[in-house]
Amino acid sequence: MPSIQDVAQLAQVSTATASRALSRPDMVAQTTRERVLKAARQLGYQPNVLARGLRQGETRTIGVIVTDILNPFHATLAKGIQDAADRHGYVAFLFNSDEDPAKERRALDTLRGHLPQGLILVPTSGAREHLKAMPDLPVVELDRVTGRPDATTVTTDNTGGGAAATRHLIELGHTRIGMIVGQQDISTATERHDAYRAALHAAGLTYDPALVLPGNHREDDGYRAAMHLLSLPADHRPTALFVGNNEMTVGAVLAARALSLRIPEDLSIVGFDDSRWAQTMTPPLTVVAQPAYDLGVQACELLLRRLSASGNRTPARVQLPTTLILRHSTAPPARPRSGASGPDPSAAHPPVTPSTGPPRA
Amino acid sequence: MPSIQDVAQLAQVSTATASRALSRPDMVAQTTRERVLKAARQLGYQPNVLARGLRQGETRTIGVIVTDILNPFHATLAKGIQDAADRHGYVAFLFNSDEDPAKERRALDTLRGHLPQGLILVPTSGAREHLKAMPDLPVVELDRVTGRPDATTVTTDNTGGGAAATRHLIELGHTRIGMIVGQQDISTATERHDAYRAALHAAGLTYDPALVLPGNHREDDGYRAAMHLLSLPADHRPTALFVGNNEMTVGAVLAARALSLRIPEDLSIVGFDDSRWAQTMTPPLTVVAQPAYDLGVQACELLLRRLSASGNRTPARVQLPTTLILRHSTAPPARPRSGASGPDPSAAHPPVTPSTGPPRA
DNA sequence: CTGAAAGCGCTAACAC
DNA sequence: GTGTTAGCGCTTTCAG
Repeated sequence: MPSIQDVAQLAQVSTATASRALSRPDMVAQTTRERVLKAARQLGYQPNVLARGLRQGETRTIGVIVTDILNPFHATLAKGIQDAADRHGYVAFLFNSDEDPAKERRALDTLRGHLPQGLILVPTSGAREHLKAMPDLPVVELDRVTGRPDATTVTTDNTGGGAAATRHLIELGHTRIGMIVGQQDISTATERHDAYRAALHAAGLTYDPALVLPGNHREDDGYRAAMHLLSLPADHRPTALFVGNNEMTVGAVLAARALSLRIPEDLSIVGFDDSRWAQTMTPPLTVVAQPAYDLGVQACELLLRRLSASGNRTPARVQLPTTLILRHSTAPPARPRSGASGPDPSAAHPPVTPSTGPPRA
Repeated sequence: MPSIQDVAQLAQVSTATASRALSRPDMVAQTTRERVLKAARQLGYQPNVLARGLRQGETRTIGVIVTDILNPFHATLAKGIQDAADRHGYVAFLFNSDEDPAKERRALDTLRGHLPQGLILVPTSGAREHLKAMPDLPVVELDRVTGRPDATTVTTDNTGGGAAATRHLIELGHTRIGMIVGQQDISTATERHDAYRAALHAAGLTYDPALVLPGNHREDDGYRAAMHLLSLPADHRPTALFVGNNEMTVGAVLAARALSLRIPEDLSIVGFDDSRWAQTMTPPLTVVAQPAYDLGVQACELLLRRLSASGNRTPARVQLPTTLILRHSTAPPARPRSGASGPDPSAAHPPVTPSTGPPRA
């Protein structure tokens, strides 16, 4: 790799001038500037960011930790962040915590050694503790929230989304609405759960803890929880399910299939977070959609604004709206006549908004 | 951030000793070592990798460029790489080219400034040219291949996979088998295409260029191509489709649905690359599966082996097998009686291997 | 076994 | 406008 020395030598100037020509073009005479740029091009010069970062204390680098890069929601967050960072000349280092606080801890330590100028974090339950060790690092909490008092956060309206999903099911006539909910030490899970409970109460329905099962955000957690709920005796079994994240929703659908329950005739399902899978499964799934890409972009923009000295007074909390997208996985409950759970011909499709046209771009 | 100076001072030693105590424990007396380690722990010392990398010329960093992080196949490659790198104490910097040679070029330049010790690249068509500019960087080409003579590559057996898929359709009795194929400047696309053609010839069927349409690996390319092929007059329309990658397969399935063609009664489909979507769609999709995670791991292991001086003579090309997974998207063609494409009761499910049990772990 | 000192590539004072 | 020089944090000779 050619160094700036090589460039300077070829251009017959000092390294200082070469450096200025490349980074502060207006501090150098037109002709020398051109000579330096030509030399740089000729050598394929690429500044060594290690040296530059070491010297300036500015790496133009941000760290990103998501909990599961294989989850399309997180992959989309990451893409939004990287695209935004790129537009501003920053590079984003992406790490995975796999929902594991210990891995998150290690990722943070590794990251720290690379002197990122800021961090965008989808926190695990351990994050609050971990972040104490790095009090000077500007952090944006994304999607979930640690509860640190002065945190900068970019989230979605989980409360509104949870309420909309639950109300939708209530309006269809469901009274036994089960919920599969994420870990209760994760903010999104509790918010969605609380909204569900509040919506039930508001409608005069009782909240039945037996119909609420936790899972650790993975597909098989959803599968197991749904299996349990759907195996309850017919007069206890929920006629509708609100599932607290996208991966668990897949599991819940597969469980319903394994039990030969038809969706929506025998069971209505509303998922959280939209995805191609939700759009194209049979039947297309009613979901609470989140603007994942935009969440990533906003988190990055917000972080970079905070990094620039000028933007000292930037908003501390951004919240993006959710949208309930009605498709075909919800319907009024089958009227239980004999107490058996057979199909009920009176079950009808709910009104739907358009949703499964030609593929997205 | 505390520096090694701070540690040295607290431990009452020189920075040299502190450095040795941390990186070469056996070069330092037991007691001093303990003193240094304690000081380091106490201060939360984290080595500055910029300074270290600058000094040693070794960053313990590798670059990774995939073409589409939102594609689960690529996300899985990336995860395999990162997990493997992590096990060896390396960190992987992940970039996206979005199938765009210009973006790939920029990613390479950015990466180069970070002095990665090696690169794992899913190349675009521009890669061969781009890599000329960095002849000293050890590169592993992953999934696809640039065709550079001495390249180190980790790929799957596209030829075997393409042949198996095509033969499967032929054995079911299909004679008009369409193919939606990737860009012909991408090695995986040409290999799969060649295998398809060879399998047709081997079975005495003629290769009909009108039944082969290219796409740029995205869902909507598959949609458009399938729309075109499936809108051909009934006696020209293919009764089966072999689709050359996972995203385009989604598009093809949606096109079939849009045209109200039943799968597999009216149309058999075999996709390339397995995914949760393929497993859980209706009907479950017959696919040529690739070991994506393992591809990533192998690429990383291979690269790191090449980096260690000892492993000078490591294999240059690794190829992993593909597996044809029979599910329910293929069946014998409907016997064309009146020339109309109505359903044929003689269409039957093919024998299948187990495929859609409870969710994966 | 430990310390002093040089130097990785770069930029920012500070001179001229 | 340009050159000289120091120093970012670290590791590694080279002495002792």
